Amino acid sequence: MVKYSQNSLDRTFAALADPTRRRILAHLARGSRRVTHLARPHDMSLPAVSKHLRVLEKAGLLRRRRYGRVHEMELDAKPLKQAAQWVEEYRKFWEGSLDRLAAYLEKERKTSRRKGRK
Amino acid sequence: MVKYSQNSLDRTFAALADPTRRRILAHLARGSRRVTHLARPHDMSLPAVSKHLRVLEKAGLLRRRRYGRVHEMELDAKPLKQAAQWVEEYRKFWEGSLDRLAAYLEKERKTSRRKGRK
DNA sequence: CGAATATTTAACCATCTGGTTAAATAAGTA
DNA sequence: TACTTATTTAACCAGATGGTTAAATATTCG
Repeated sequence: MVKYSQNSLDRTFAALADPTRRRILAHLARGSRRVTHLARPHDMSLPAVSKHLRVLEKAGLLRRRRYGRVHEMELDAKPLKQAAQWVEEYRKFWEGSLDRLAAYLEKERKTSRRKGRK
Repeated sequence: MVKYSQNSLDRTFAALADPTRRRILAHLARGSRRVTHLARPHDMSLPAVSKHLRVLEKAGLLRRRRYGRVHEMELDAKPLKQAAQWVEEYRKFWEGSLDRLAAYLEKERKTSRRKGRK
């Protein structure tokens, strides 16, 4: 089962799928930077947070610099741009303009086939 | 290790993290609907596609209706709205206005501490 | 130097994921 | 009824994920 998650969009969305990581990003956006600070509000061990940080780093969502023993994280939201663009392609669908078309097709299908169940 | 992925945002992002599923959504947006049709372009077994469809369904990204033996899928992009909103919160960061602040803080830190290594 | 602090690495574990093949279920068709 | 078509379910598997604790690695401080 080879699976590298080559695609950067894969990694971005996967990184965002975890609530802890989304919270970490939110903290980063507000300026929190050191691992210990980022870890504090999360009810889990430091190594667990460290792993999350690596996932975010690999996804390109944060950059890390070492200053002595302290690692300082910096949010890098650039990968989110691509994600936003991908999602935006579906805007017209959730905005409802196509719901009407869907409803129409739906009705059409029902009347032409007469076989629906439950 | 309990982990239900309760949060709908979790499920949405997780669903989007797989390229096969993103491709399925793209096909759905263009009107393809039956399982067999959706499966055709993907180099994998029908059960595999069936599983992907279930993931999308659980994430609320598609609705399914049965007409006889045929299952017809319909894109439902509504969950993407929430995802888009989440991502948009970070727009100002990738737009660069905060890159300058980050650069400033960065420089400041360097000059005050004088300890950076590689 | 020795102790304390910041963080990662290692080893381990349970569950999830994404695929497979084989069989089951359901419905249309000859 | 028997065959074919559409799709799911079941059982299985390898590798990824998200957590743990214990130990290692750096760095700072007294």
